Amino acid sequence: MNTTTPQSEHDVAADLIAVLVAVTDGDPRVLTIQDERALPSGPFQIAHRSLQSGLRAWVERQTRLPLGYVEQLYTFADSDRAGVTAQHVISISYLGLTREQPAAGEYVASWRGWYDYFPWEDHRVGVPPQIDELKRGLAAWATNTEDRAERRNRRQRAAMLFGFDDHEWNEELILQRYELLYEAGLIAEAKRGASSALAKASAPVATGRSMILDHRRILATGIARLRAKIKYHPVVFELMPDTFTLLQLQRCVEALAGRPVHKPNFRRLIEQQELVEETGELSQETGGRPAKLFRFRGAVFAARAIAGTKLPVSGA
Amino acid sequence: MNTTTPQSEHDVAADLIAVLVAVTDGDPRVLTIQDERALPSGPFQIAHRSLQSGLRAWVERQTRLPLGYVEQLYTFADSDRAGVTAQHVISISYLGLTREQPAAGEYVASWRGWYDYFPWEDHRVGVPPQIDELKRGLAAWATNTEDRAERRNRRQRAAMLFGFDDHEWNEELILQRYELLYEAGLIAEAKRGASSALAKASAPVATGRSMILDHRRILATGIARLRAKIKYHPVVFELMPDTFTLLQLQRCVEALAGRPVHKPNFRRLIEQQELVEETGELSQETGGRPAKLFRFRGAVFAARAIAGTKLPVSGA
DNA sequence: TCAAAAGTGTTATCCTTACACCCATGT
DNA sequence: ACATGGGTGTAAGGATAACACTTTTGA
Repeated sequence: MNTTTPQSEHDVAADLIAVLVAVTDGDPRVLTIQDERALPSGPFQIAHRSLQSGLRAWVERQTRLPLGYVEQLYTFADSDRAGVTAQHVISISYLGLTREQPAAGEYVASWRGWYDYFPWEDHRVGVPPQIDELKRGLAAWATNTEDRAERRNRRQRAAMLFGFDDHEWNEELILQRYELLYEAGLIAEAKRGASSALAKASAPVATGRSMILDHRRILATGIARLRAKIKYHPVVFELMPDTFTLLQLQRCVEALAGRPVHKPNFRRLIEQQELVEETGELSQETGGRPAKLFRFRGAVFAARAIAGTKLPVSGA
Repeated sequence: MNTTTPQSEHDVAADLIAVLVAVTDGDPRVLTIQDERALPSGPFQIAHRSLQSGLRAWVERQTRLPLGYVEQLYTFADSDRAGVTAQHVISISYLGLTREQPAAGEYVASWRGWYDYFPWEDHRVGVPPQIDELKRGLAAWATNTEDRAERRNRRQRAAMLFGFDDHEWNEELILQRYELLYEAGLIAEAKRGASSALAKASAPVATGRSMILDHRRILATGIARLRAKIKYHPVVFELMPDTFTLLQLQRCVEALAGRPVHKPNFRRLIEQQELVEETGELSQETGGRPAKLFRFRGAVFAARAIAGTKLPVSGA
């Protein structure tokens, strides 16, 4: 983080924060630093032509990762950020897609599965067990107010967001869920003000690994954006190797969306949109009938990038 | 704009830029300054708790407008911005919805219809005549390259974005259209580097009123965001008076989307979602059968804000 | 009577989702 | 044989778009 002092009334320091995502062996991973409790960040240098190129240059120099798709997430400038000493820093956050690599260079960073930070978000094999504990916590929080209307409101929000009482699970609402848990005091980061020392240690397992400042919130923002994006924009391919089977592609989508996908429909949708083409080769792996290998048709991308793409949502 | 000088290597000045939108008499309008060639902007003050509140405070103090829905658009920091003297300024742009008012206070600002800046975007009463001129300009540009593949690519992009050759018109692609016109040199702003003096005067009518720097681009970003948003989020009501007829509501949506809407389906969709309730009164205006007056049900909003809303798209 | 807008009912179409089933390979 | 994954066909359901038509007012 940048620690220089603002010199004039209007001048501030500008930081870039990156949510760098890769999918390895069907698991979504994010690049972290500092004991896997922080997102990589660095000062914005005047030399750069633009913010985007600034981020690119910085990431590629530090990590030597081939950065594919990049998209701006959000700009924060808070004293309401958790840091106590909070300088006046503007943080511009970015989402970047790449492929996992040892992260060479002088940079000390490591990949970590993103569901370690949001264990309640992985619905690929059904509703995860952590939901139960959160349900109890949220119920307690909902009761913990005098106002009758407020109680109803809290229960209602919790039900909609977490899929209680026959509400559908909507994977795109990850940020709203995180904020509800934060509001309910179930997230370690929310307790920093009160008991900063204890927070990390005493956090229950169900609420996931914590991060510094509001980094977990930024991560949630990135995941939400990505989960929304894959439904109408073919960015998944940025996370895939050059050739792949359709099941590998499906597993990648499932990893990101955190929910199962209907196989036959998924295949039809992909092929019908002409986003991929057969390489002619077969893959012998994964005990079963050999699968055709496909490659992404970059050519269509240019055109389709404008129009948009669809991926099937629901599954078994 | 902020003109202070950066003092340290990492420090920059931060500006807020606002796209303030209102809909009056069925026409979408945007607040402008400087001979209606600039969006209102101002320095970000350290005193503010957050960017959002900074923008709110600043807008309400300067213009005395009741600012409703506010959403961050994008953060720029370019030397590639058109300004030659370009200091290192970070510009954080916002979209804000309000109702048109004289804009009191010491601020000199005026409302202007946004289709003055994008005449080709108004398809409410069919394809606007300006499209013809743009079509010729784009065709000329497409031919103006040696590379055969590039020629095809240019024609293809122009057709997709502007609805040539049986392509559907997609109103959300306003930013992409603007950028294509910019790339083709058909936009006054694009000529600033070459012949800065002539640009404004010589611009053909079809390409709309120009703005300073990249303000027209920012405006396009705001419109695009709003056009996308109204389809799944009930923000239209921020632009409506307290009570309104369903046709007024429809006209408002049409103004924003720049395309006609199917009346019967629109009504059903609105009522079925329980977003509005009858006031019991009738409106006698607009020569015809009196229309029921409705009011927005703020109560549902809270819940629905999470889930999302749909508005019908196409029309006659 | 006609124009203009408010409304209602119904049908056609398409897209999404789901179900059922067969194929090819390794153990 | 059977488990695992690959792959195809088709039907049910719901949402969207379109069409046709009635109602109520003012000029």
